[in-house]
Amino acid sequence: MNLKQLSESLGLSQTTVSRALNGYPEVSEATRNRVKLAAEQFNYRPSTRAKGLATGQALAIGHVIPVSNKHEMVNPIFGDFIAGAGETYARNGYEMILSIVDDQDEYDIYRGLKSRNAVDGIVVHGPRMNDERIALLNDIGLPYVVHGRASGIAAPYAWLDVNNRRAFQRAADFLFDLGHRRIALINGLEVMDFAHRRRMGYEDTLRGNGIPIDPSLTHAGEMTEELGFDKTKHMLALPAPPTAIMVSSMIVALGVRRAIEEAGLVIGRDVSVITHDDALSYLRNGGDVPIFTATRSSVRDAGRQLAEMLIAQIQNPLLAPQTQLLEAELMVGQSTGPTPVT
Amino acid sequence: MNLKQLSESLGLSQTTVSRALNGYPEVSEATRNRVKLAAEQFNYRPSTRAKGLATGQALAIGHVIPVSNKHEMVNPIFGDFIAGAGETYARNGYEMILSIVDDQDEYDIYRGLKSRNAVDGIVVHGPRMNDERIALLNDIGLPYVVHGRASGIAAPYAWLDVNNRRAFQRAADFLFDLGHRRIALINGLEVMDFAHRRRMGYEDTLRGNGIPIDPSLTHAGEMTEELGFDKTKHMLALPAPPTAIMVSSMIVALGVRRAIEEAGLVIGRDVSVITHDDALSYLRNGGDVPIFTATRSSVRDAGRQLAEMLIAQIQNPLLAPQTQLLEAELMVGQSTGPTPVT
DNA sequence: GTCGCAATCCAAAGCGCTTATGATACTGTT
DNA sequence: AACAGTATCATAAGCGCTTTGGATTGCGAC
Repeated sequence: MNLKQLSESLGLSQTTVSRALNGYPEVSEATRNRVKLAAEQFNYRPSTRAKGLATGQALAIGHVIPVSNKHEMVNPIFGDFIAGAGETYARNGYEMILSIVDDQDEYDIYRGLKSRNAVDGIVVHGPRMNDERIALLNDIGLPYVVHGRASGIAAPYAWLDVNNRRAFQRAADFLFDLGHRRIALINGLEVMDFAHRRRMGYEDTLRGNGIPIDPSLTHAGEMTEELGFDKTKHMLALPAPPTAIMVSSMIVALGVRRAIEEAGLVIGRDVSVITHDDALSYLRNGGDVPIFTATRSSVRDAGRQLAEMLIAQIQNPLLAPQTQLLEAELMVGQSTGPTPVT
Repeated sequence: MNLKQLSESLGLSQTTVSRALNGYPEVSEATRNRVKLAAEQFNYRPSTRAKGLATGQALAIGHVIPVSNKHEMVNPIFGDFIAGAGETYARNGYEMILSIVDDQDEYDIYRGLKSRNAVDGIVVHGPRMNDERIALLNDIGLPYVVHGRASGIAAPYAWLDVNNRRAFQRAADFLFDLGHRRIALINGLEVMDFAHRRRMGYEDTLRGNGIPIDPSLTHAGEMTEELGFDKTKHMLALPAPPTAIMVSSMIVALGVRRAIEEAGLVIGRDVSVITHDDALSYLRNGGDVPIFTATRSSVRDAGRQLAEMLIAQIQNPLLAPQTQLLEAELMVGQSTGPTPVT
């Protein structure tokens, strides 16, 4: 069923039917109702494609997901983030189109989306330090919002980020106050901006308290369970092992726990652990009493809010780039305790 | 840059340019090259929307992701599956459009996608037993492939599934051969078809060996780490605890491990564990020697193959519904061993 | 020369929608 | 009775592409 057929079946012109359905005032309420009823009955929905052609809008938003070709790694955050954003899109009549892209082809994809008029705006995932994508996107002239930030980029751009630096600073403070001095860090790849900021926060606290940064206690890598296990195992075997470990994600923290327990130690007593918790739906950090002490910030909420920012941007292109900084809460769980006495 | 502008700048008609770019034979190679060069230079790409309107194709495939509104749970598999499918789409010039949907609204979404002509086909995620969606989709007349199957549906339909029953049967056999007799099962929600089949496999082996099904040893729930922990903790406290546990996913298995270790037991010695492993990129099951003995089947591969099936279906609508059954490999790791002697 | 036939290219219609511009009928005013 | 003003609906152009049905040219064959 298309507009033409619908209008014919009603004995009205396409114009009138279109206007009736889109809420224009030059149609009497009586006919509007008649039209709406018929549309319902015939299950008529305007073709997005035709509508888009006519209006110049795509009514779609692109998510470009970089998949590092080295490790074929998909960020586990992704599902929940998308779920949050998708909610907002659905409510606002936008579609979400997804491109899984080798990180090298990203620029091409952006240009393609723009020149094919496939989307009204895009969400940039996984920003790295000095990320060149931002300049490129400014060049292309497609509205976008970055999930995260890119240190080293001077130009203003729209972003939504967790205050990673502050979160890790607070976490380190918390450990310091418990008496810990040998605090380790198992971070995400530090070309990623969020990981870089977390390290900054970590270093802020250590430096602020006169603790030198010990390279044998700071590690970074793709955030897998394995990473947590390997690095922790290695560090626990050091002559002076850490008494506390800060970890960049729950998944990694699970590996950390495995290594600690395999070493016959007790988490929260022999070794304290704080992790960042993205509040993923399938990895809840316990119930009332969190298993892990964690800096917590829901990535699903982030998705919701970011989508709203982007839609606002699209609907009002003159808007200056919006930014939003979310604070993580520090949730005290069972994985932290005072420094063990030796 | 659009077709009109491009053709004007070349001094050719839109027809010729279109034909040159789309590989039609009624264009000389000389002009074709000239056109291609210019298109490259001006970074011209045909508007998907206009192309779709003209051809009646959408060049897009829809993924409808049901999010159970109760738990707001996103299946962790999802990211990797999508990544696999996305690869195939990209190679074939299709776009992927994603709808995150409250499971109740699913039918509406399908009808919408169809009547708005938004997609050429769809992928059905998370089939349940007797899933009504299949009948609905047959009704609607939109090509689709189901990721998984739906027990109880008589009508033929296209699907790609792992042989879950056989996988769990083999896993149970393996445990049985190691001497285990009290074998527990921590399954996904058994309205989900895959979970139902896994239980069948589990029961096949037990029944086949004259072991009665003990309800206190079989559990099901949303597949979170917590589920594994809670159920395992509970079962280990039974008068006759299980000597082996079969688990439906790596995430759950991590919780199982936590409970086992918290009880002061050693995995693989005191309690054996076999899990299903979807080969998620961020949850690799160890390196050469898997941590967990597991039934393994890459969900990313499944995505790739399923996408290919769907595209074939779209390009040849007369094709009978294809089906594909993937076998999981049984990988022996460190989490299983002979029954402990008491 | 004329014709047939390839080889090239083009004009224009049409995909399903929106929207600028017009047309018509109905009010109430004077 | 004539008119402006308003409410209601229609005609037709246009969005960027594909594709049908020609049109034009060049060339060898008769």
